[in-house]
Amino acid sequence: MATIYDVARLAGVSPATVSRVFNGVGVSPQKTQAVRDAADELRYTPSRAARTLRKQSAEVIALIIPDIENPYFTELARGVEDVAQRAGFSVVLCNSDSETEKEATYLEIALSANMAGVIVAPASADTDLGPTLAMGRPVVAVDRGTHDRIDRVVMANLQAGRAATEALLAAGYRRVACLTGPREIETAHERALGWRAAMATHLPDAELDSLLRYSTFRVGGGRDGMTELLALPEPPDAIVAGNNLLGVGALQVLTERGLTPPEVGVSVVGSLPFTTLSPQAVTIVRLPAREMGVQAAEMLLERIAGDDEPARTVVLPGAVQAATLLRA
Amino acid sequence: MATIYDVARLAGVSPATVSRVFNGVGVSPQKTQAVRDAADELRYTPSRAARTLRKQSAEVIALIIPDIENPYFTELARGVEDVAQRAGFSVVLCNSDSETEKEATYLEIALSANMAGVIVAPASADTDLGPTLAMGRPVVAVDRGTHDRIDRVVMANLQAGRAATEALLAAGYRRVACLTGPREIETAHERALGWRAAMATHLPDAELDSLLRYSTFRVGGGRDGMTELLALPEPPDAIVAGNNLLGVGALQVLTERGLTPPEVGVSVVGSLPFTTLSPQAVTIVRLPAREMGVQAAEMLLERIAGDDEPARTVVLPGAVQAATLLRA
DNA sequence: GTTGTGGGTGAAATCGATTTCGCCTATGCT
DNA sequence: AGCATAGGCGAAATCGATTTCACCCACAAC
Repeated sequence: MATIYDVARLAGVSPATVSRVFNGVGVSPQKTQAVRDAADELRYTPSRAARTLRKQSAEVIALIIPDIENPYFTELARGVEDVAQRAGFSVVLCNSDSETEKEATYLEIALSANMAGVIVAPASADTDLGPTLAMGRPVVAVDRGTHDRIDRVVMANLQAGRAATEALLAAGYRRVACLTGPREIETAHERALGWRAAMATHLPDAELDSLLRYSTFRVGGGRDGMTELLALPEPPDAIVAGNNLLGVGALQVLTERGLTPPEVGVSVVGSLPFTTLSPQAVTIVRLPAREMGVQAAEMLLERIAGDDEPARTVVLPGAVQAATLLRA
Repeated sequence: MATIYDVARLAGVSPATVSRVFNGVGVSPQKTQAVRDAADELRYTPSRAARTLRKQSAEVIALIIPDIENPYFTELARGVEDVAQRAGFSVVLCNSDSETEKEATYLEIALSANMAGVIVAPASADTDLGPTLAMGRPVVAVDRGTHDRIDRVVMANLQAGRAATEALLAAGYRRVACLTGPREIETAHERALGWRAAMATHLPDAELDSLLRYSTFRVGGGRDGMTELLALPEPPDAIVAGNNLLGVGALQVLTERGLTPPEVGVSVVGSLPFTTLSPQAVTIVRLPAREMGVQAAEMLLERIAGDDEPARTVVLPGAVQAATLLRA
């Protein structure tokens, strides 16, 4: 690998001049040309390792997500990447597996590798951003918040939960259950609150409690929760799934039992990108995951560029996609 | 951020000794303890940037895939990550978008960031690994091959295509069409060859040509291809999808037209992780994507450790998952 | 008593860029 | 003509680790 010294020697200039050519400050046209020629001839690529060490900052941003196999997060990643790429930044995608410890490891790596900033979908509310923030590295939270005063981009979870529920009520369903993620994850909780708000005028509180299931945000959780709900003495006639994977799990169980929608009403908060159902069968409250990534990346890049306004929060609304569902 | 010099001063030793403590070579117990105490007190984390520059190698491996939103590749990524993590390596996930140019950029980044090695699912057969290999960085190809003499882990594509087809034939279907990816991608081609081999004794060559559709490896490609096939004067009674997304697209079109399996037979090479169909409806020839990642990562780590055996090729067989499908 | 041997340690070189500082030259202004 | 200013450029410092080299000391062998 050719170094800046090799280029300097071949071009007959000092390494400083070579550096200046590549960083766009005053160098005479002749020397600039000589340097470019030499660099081309040697196929010179500046060492990122050296540059990072000297500048104390790499043009890399870390994106830490809890589940790389969830299409919601990969869609988000896509948005982040598109924006970052355009600004000349690379993205390092890190999978925390929803474990605070893995997350902390990645934060530490981001710091010691001098990455320019971090976008994180926190594994839990007590994610510790202290060291990162103390070093002055900007962090943007997506999907979920943290205790810190930082920029965040979140979904309008309560609104989405409510809209998902109202679509089912409008279609004529009455006993609408709710299947959501872990109680301690705020998105799960808020979506359930939206469901509860929509149901409040239809069923008494005590009944609602029996129709609400907290579980994991995974397909298995959806299967388990749906199975439990169907086993109730008075099973629900419709269900709101708190995220895409819960929706998949619930639909799998329903299909296996011959209860495909609209037999039982189903409405999902989040998209089902790989569904093979006909579009009318299920109400989708689409969450703009890609947009969330775009916004987060843009905010992060602004912070990296030196912006120090007070922390901002962006809330993105969900959009009902197929409300044309009718009760069987 | 505390540096090795800060630790050295506080512990009353030289920076060299601090380095030795953290790299496990002979230091007296007293000094070791002093260094550890000082490091703890200062919350010292070695700078990866500096270490990378000096060692000319970072404990990071790059994983370059063509489509981060395809569950097949995220499953692969998971396998890579699990192995890498256990060995103390981080994984940088890069999305080439099937563009050779983006891929080349990432390869260049991997090189100039001194990453220890690369696992790549090549965007095309003429992916240029020259510079990377010239620098002595190991590369393992997954899913698809390149022109270079390097380790590779691929699927038994022909076998998988044949098995997918034979399951449909065994269920009583006769006009089995094939929907596969771009002609120039070898996995697409091989799976189609498997289909052709199984069909050879059932239909004349000319008819087979009309039942074969090359397209993109995406949901849209599956939809388009399926639509075309259904518009044939003599439409197929079953279909083999060359990958998961094509399968999704085909199933969507079929569902919209009320032709759900087993009305039309469907068999897919690759998994449908988020399907909501009942498991019996579709034959899945499961491709062990995670296993592919595990094997690739293990081989790469061996190479990084200095192994220089001749290049190896690992072929992983697909497994028929739901062959119990019966003609309507 | 001398010579080896080997483990522990620190000084200094090194990785390859960026950046400060100061020198030199050319130009503009009075 | 004389002086100020600015732009171009190179020497050298710097980022923070690792690693070589040389040294010192203790102990063993002869």
